[in-house]
Order: sequence, then structure tokens, then C-alpha cells
Amino acid sequence: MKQKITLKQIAKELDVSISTVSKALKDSEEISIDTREKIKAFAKFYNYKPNNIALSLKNKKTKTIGVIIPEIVHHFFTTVIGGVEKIANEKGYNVIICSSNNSFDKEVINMEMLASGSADGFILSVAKETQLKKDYHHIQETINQGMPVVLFDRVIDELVCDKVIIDDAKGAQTATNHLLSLGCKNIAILTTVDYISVGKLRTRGYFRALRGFDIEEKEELVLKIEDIDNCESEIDEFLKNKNVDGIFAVNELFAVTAAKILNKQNKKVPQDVAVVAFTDGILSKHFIPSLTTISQHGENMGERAAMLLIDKLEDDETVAEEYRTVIIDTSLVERQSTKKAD
Amino acid sequence: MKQKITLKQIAKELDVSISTVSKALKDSEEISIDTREKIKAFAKFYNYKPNNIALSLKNKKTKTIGVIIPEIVHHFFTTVIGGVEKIANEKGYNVIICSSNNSFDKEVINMEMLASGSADGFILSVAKETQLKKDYHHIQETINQGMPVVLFDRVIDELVCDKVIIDDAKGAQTATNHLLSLGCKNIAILTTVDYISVGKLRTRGYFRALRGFDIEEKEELVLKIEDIDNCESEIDEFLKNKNVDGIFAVNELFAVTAAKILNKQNKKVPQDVAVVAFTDGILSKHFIPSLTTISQHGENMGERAAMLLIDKLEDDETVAEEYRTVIIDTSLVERQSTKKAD
DNA sequence: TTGTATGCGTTATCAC
DNA sequence: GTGATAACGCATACAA
Repeated sequence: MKQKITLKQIAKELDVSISTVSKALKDSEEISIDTREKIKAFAKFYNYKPNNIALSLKNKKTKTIGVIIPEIVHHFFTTVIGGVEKIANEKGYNVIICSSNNSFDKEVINMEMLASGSADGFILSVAKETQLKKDYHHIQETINQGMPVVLFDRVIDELVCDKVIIDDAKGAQTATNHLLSLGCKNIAILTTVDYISVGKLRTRGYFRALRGFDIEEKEELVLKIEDIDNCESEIDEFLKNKNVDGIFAVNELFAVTAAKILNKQNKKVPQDVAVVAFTDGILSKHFIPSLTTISQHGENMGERAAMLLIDKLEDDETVAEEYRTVIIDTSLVERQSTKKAD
Repeated sequence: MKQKITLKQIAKELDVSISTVSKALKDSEEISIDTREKIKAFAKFYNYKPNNIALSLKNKKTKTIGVIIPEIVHHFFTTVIGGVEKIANEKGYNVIICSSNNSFDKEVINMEMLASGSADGFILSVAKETQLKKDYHHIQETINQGMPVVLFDRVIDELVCDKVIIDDAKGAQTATNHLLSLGCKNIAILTTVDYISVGKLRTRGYFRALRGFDIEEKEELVLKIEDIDNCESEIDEFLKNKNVDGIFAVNELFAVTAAKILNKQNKKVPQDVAVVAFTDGILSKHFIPSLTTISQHGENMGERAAMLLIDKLEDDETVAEEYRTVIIDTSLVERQSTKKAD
């Protein structure tokens, strides 16, 4: 097995000094054309590639963006990554993705690993467990060490850094308003437990919309789902003997599951019950009937996050102590699940 | 902004040498308890973390596995990553994920970047464009440089390295057999163009199953879809005026799209047409009717790939010049789309 | 035109 | 017990 070739080896083989090789490879005017050509040919032949590790050590820069997401098997997050990569590539940055798996410990490990030499800055959405623990020391420390951090989607208010979010409450309000404008009177919400920040905000938007239409908020129309993997039974139980004519679900899975249950209960979507889901993903698009959703424009979020981060990264000296919160607009994607027309 | 603290700085502050600090932090017996404690306390206070870059440079090891996949927004691939991470974590390796976006160029860039210092080995599934170009020099070079590579799913026969695959042909045969055993006589296949290796293999399995039941292979029942993003129109056209009673689709999207089109044509799944899809993902699970699938056990694939890679990585000296191809069993997941019973 | 020396952060070896 | 030094691979200021 060939080992990777280094400047040193080239220098030795060609009987010149390391710096000559280094300069020649950079096409420096200092070196004679002859030597340059000779060295370049040799290097090419042996497929020389500068060692990134050494470069990073020297430059204190890796030209790499670290992205940490709670779940890799999740359409929304991967969409965001798509956006990050797009901008990063344009600006000559590499993207390294790590998954925290919603575990606090893994989030800490990943951050420390990337922070100690593998990335120049972070784009991250915090793990569920971290939100629950409210322990953000690892993020704070990273920021303190001078590494820029951009939080997205699941952000932490206490942390002073750039953020990219959507107006969850407003999106939820739009969704609920849409149902209300279709004439729905009994709108249920399928949401998460309150420690999930986005769930809480979306619930708030739902209530706000109801108030806007002077509709009474009924506790029995609110379902806070604890165990997402087992939401089916919870939703089933919840929908029994309830006379809802509209459902707003804070994610696709809840919406789809509800639709399936309604189906079993012989209630038709959208004729009997209209359904809107937060998060526009692949499930909503392909479900029958296709689901009306609130699109979070994940790719867009990723792009903006990457821009914010790279701005900070390149702003070296001026040390822009200015932190921005970008709010991405949501939009309503109308599909069959709310088409009242025949 | 605090900068990250180094051994050097600690040494200076405490007025000892760098090596003393280094040893103390490793709890070396050489250093007196007193000094050790003092140094450790100080380091802890300033949140000292060894710089990975420097360590990698020294050790020529990064303890990191590079994973390159064709698409990050793809359920199957992210599932595989889940498996890789599980094993990697157990063995103390980090996982870095990069997406080639099905682009040859990006695949090359990502590989070179990770190969030149950021990862010890690779787990990769080649980009579509790479398969089309049949240009594998970047992978071959990586292997030549002594970095272990494990190919999975979309593998390249010509490359000598470890591989984790499923028996695509056999899985397709199982799927088709299932349809045949239900009594289907006119089974169509929705597949990809031939340069996609897995598509080709699955088509082969389909034919093999037909022959096993002495059923004539009809060209007009085979649809090779060119443009996946626009498969709807192709499938629609294809299914018109065709009297099929079974459909085998090489992926979820084709299956779901076909089911929706059948729906429009007032044909019922499974009563009129039974449907089986390759790849078990969330679409199949949540579609109505839920789809019978061939599960590729992506997580399992990831686990095996990680094991193979780590074995090679830790086998340093013996230079195991032995390359293994692991074949993951597929299994049939029966759901509503093939339930003939009433 | 080419080469030498230094430093990036760490560890291991060897000297004191 | 502690410290000096070399080495990992590279770039660069400075000599020659």
C-alpha cells in the first residue's frame, strides 16, 4: 500500500528543499520555470494532495462548516442541509454533518469534536433532550471560544447568537385561519408536549387564530402528544366521540395518522373534516388525499443560516458583535385535504 | 472573545514546561500529585480541550469515519447512516457525513477533502453520475493510498474492496413471486434506466420470477423511467389501456405514484391491481392502502458496513488483503396493497 | 533561484 | 519530578 506522499518525500526524491517544493507547487515566481515544471510533474505523477490537517493546524481555519441536527432520518432537517450545502459550496466551504440523535450527550460530544479543530463554525438545531434539560453550556462555551454558531428551527432564546427561525406561531395561525375561513367550527389541534419549543409556539398560534374568529378555546380539542412513536393510539382515543370538522396538526405524521383514523371512522377528508399539517414534506404530498400544509421552506432556512455563518466567519477582524435573527416566511400550500369545493 | 486555551498557555501561566502539563493532564505517575492537581484544576477552569487537529496530525489517525451518500434527502440512505453511527459510537469513532448530491464532481471533492486528513476510511454509495461516467479513479486512488473503503448499495464491481449489498435480483424475485402467488398474471414493472445498477438487477429478478412461473416476458409490461422527478406522466401514459393486475415498482415513489394513478383510473388497490414496492420507507407505511414492500434493512446495512470498515482500520499491521462482500437479506413486508382477502 | 528556520498543538523520548 | 527536543506536514519570512 502506497502511503500518501508529502512535500518532504518529494523534496527528498528530487533533492531539493521542502520549501522549494512548496513554492513550486504554488507556482511561485521565485522558483525557476525548470524546477517548477519538474516538481509539478513529479507531484502530479504521485498524486500529491496537501494534507488538510496540517493546513488547518497552520491556518487555524478549516474552511468547514459543522452542521448538527437532531435526526438524520428526518426530511425537514435534510432539506435544510441541502440549503446549507448550496451556499457553502458557492463560498468554498465544506459541510460536515453530524447527528445528535436527539441525545444531549451526543450533541455535546459532536460539538466538542468538531469544535476542537474540524470546523470553523456551527449551524445547529438542538436535541430534544437538550431542550428538556435546559443545559446549554456546550453551546455557550463554543460561542465563548470565539466560534460562530447559528441556531435554526429549535433555537434557545437565552443564547446570544445568530438565529434562523420561522414564525411558528404565525404559521400555525395561518393554518388555523385557513380552516376557520373554510367554515370549520370545531377545530382540534394535535401538538407536542410543551417543552418542544416549536410545538408550544404552534399551539399558541392556534389559540390566537381562534380568538381572532371569536371562537371559544376548548381544552378538550387540544391533544398534546407525548410519545411520537406511538401517536396512533393517542390520536385514536382522542378523536373518538369528538365532533371535529377541522384538524390542525403540528407535523406531518400526526396529520397523516389522524387522516387514517378518520378514514377508519368513516369520516371523509376533506368533506367531513378538513386537515392542515405544519411542515411540508413528502408524506403530505403523496398522501391521498394530499395534505394542505404550512411550508417551512427548509432549503431557504439552510441557505440563510449558511450565509449568516459565513458572514461571521469572514468578518474576522471587525468582530461583528451583532447578532441577527432571521425569520423565514412560511406559506400555505393548499392541497386536497382542505378543498371544500366539490 | 476568548481564544481556545492550549498546553503552551497553561504551561506559561503556571510556569512549568509544556511536557509537564501534557503529562499531568494524562495523570502520569511521573508528575507529583501536587502539580498534577494544580494543573488539572487550572485546565478544567479554562475548559481545556486537546486540539483534535494537532492530534490527528501526530497520530495519523482521526478516529473518524467518512460517509458519502448520493442524496441526503433520502430515507434509505439516512437509515443506513443510522446503522453506521450506532456501531461507530460503540467503537469510539466519529461519523462525518457528506452528500455528493449525485454529482460526480462533488463526490470527488468530498472524497479528496476527507481523504486528505479528515477521515481514516470511507463508507460510500456512489453517485448516479459516477455510475454513468464509469469513472472511479478517485475511489481507486483512495484505496491505493491505503485508506479502507466500504461500498454499499450502489457498488462498483471493478473496485476491489469491501462491499455491503443486498441481493437486489433476489429481492425483486421475491416481490414478483409474491404477486404471482396471489394469482396475478399480468405483472408490470416500473424500473429505472439500466445504468442504475440496482434498477437493472431488480429488473433481472422480475424476469427470473416470471420464468419460474412459466409466464411470458412481455416488453410492453416493462417501463424504464428516465426522469424520476417527472415519473408521473410517464407512468400515467404507460398504464393507460393496459390490463395489469399486479405492479412491481423498484422504489417507493414509483409505487405510490402508480397507486395514485390507478386510483384516478378507478382501479382499486389491491382488489384490481396488487402493488409491491422495493425499499421499505415511510411513504409505503403511511400510504392508503399501505404498501407491501421489500425491506432492505438499511440500518442493518449501515451496521455491517461500519463493522467491516472498523475491522480494516484496526487491523493495521496484518494488512488484511482480504475483501468481503456482505449480502444483507431482504424481507417481504406484507401490507394492504397485496391483501387479496376480503 | 534556492534553502533555512520557525511555528501551528500535541506527544513521546530522553536528559537532567 | 520536571523539562528540552523532535516529529507530524505545511507555509512563509528571511538568509544566502
